[in-house]
Amino acid sequence: MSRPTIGDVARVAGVTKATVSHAYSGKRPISAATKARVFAAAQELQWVPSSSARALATRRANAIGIVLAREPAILASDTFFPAFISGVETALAEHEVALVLQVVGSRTAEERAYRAMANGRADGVIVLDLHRTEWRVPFLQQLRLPAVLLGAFDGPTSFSCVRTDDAAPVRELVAHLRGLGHERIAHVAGPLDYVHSHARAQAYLEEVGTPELLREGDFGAGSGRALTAELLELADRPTAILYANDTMAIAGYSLARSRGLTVPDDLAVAGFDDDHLSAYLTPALTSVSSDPLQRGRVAAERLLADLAGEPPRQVTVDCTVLRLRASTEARAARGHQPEETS
Amino acid sequence: MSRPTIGDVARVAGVTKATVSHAYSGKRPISAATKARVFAAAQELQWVPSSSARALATRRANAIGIVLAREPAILASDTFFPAFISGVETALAEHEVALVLQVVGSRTAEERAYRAMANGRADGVIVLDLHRTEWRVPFLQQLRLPAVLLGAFDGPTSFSCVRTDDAAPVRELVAHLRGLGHERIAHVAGPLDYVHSHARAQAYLEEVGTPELLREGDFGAGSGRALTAELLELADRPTAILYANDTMAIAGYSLARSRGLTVPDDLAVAGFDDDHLSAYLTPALTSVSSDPLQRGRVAAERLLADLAGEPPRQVTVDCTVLRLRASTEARAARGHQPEETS
DNA sequence: ATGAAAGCGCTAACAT
DNA sequence: ATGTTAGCGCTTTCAT
Repeated sequence: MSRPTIGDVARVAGVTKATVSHAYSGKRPISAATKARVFAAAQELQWVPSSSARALATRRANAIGIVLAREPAILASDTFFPAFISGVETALAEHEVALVLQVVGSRTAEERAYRAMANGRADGVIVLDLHRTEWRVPFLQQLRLPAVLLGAFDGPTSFSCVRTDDAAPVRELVAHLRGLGHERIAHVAGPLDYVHSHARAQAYLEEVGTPELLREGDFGAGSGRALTAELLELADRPTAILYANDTMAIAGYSLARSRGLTVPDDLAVAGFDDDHLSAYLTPALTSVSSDPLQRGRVAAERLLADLAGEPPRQVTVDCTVLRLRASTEARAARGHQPEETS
Repeated sequence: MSRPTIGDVARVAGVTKATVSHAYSGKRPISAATKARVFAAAQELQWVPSSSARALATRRANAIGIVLAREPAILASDTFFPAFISGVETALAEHEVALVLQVVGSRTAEERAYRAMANGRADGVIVLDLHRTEWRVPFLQQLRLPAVLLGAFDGPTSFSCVRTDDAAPVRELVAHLRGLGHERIAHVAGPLDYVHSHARAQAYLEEVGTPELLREGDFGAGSGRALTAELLELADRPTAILYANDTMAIAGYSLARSRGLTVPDDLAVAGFDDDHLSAYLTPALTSVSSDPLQRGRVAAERLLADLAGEPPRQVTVDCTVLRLRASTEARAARGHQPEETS
C-alpha cells in the first residue's frame, strides 16, 4: 500500500479528481454534501496532497529560499542568524510556506544554489549580507527570481528592501560617550564591503571627523583582539572603542584587561547586535540590539506580499535599541548590579 | 520567453528528451559527441532541470527536513543550532540535496509539518531535542518517513541514531572538581524530559550519590539565576556548580559574584556546550564542547546513507572535549603550580 | 455543480 | 547508443 493519491480519494468519495481538488481549493462551488464526502474519504485514507505534484502543476513551490555564503565556522558563532530564521518562520508558518536553506562555500556553488531555487525549489529568496558591490542583485533579476534584500541597497533595483537605520545607534553611542568625557573614540568596524558595516563606519566618521582611530575587522574574535592591541599601542590611545559586533568587543576588552586596563574606567567598550550573553558579562557589555526576529518576520512577509503580486516596496524596520550597560558607565556610576533580563 | 524545458534542449541538440536526461544522469551510455551537443544546447539555453518535475517523476524531493519545535526566542539564543545546521549543510552540499527547515509552535503544527515533509517536501528528516517519551518516533514510522535521531533513543526503533556520550564529560568534571578539593558539587540540569539532560543528570547522580544538590532548569538565563540563588542560600551551600549549558552557567556565576562570591575561589563553575564567548569571559568559563558541526555532518551523512538504501545504524560520535578554564581553577593554581597535570 | 481530458517537465520502461 | 511512450499526482481548461 503506497501513499494514497487524489485519485484514490476521488474513487472512495465517488467523484472525480477535479472535484476533490476544488473541494480543497475552493476555486469552484462544490455542494456541501459532496464536500463532506470528499473530506471524509480524505480523512479515511489519510490523504495529504503531494507537494511536488502540486508544485509542478501550479509552478509554485510554496517555499522560499535563503542562500548563505558563509564559512560554517563563522555561521556557527553568529547570533543574528538563528533569531532571523525564527522570525522568517513565524511569518511563513501562517501561509504553509516552507523555508529552503542552503549554505555554500564558493561563488560557483552560490550561483548554482540560486539557479536551483529559481528552478522549482523556491518561489523567491531573501538575500542577506548585502555587499556594496552586489553581483547577486542583477543575477537574480536575470534569473527572474523574486527577492527581498535585507539592508539598504544603493543601486537601481526592482526588488523590495527591508532596511534598518544603521547610522542612528552609532551616533547615539558616540554622543553618549562624549557625554561621559571621552574624546578619543575608536571604531573597530566589520568588513567595509558590507553595506551595514560601511553605513556604521560612515556614521562614525561623520561624528568623529577623522579615520585615525578607525580599523576594519572581520567580525571574528581574533581580529577584535588584534585591532584592539593595535589601538592600545598608539601613543595617544583611545579611551573608548566601538566594535561592530559583540564578539570583537568581548575579545577586545578581554585583551585590554589582560594588559591591566580597567573597563570602563580606563577603557569604555561597546558592541553591536546584543549577544544573549552580553548582559551577563562582568562588566556587562553595552550593545545595540537590532531585533533580528522582527526583521526576519518583516522580510518574509514582504517577500510573500511580492509573490502575491503586490508591487515591491522599500520597508524600514525601526528596531535598534541601545542597551547601555556597565562597560560604558561613568566612573561614579559603578557598583551597580548587572541588569535583569526579561 | 518562459524558462526552457528539457524538450527545448532536446530540440536544439537534435536528440530526444530521454537522451538529454541520460546525458546528465549517466544512467545510460551516451556517445561523447551527443553528450557534447546536449551540454552545449543546455548551456546556450541556460537550462537547469526543474526540481519539482524531477521530484514528481522520481518520487524524490532531493531534500531533507528538520522540524524544530522551539519558541523562537529560545532558538534565538541557542548556540548549538546554527553550528549543527552548518554541519548538515556541508554534508548535503556534496550531494546537491537541500535542507527544508520548519519552526513550529504547537504539537498540531509539528505533526502537520512532518506530514508535509512526508508528502514530497523531504525524503527524510533529522529529529533533534529527543525526549524520553517520544511520540515522534512511532509517528514518523507510521508516516514511513525515514529519520535519523540525534541522541540516544531507548525505545525500539528501526531508525538510525547519532549518539554522543553525555555521561563521560560529567564524570570527568566531577572528578576534576573533587581533585581540587570540592565536596559539595551541585548540578543545574536542563529539562529532565530531554534524553541528554537526563543522561547528564544521571551521570551526576551516580558520581555524587544524592539528589540533594540537583536542580532542574530550562536552559534559560532566568532559571540559571534563580536556581543558583536557591543553591547558594542552602545552609551547607555547594562550592561548585555544574550547569547543563553555558547560558545558565553565566547567569549563575554572575549572580554569585553580585553576592560577593569570587569565582572560582568561593564557587567553581562549569557549563556545557562551549558558547563561543565562554573562553572570553572573566574568569573564562570551563565548559564541554560537543562539536555540533561534526554531529550535524554525521547525522546528515547517516540520513543520506539510509536514503541510499543502507540499513539503519547506531553511530556514536565521540566529540566531547573538556575545556578546563579559569572558572574551575584551583586556588593554589593562581600564581602557583597546579597539583595535577592533564 | 460536476465530469472528462489535457497538460506541468521530468524519468523510466520498452523498443530498436 | 538512441528513440518512443507512458506515467508521476496534481491543476485547470473545456464540456455538460
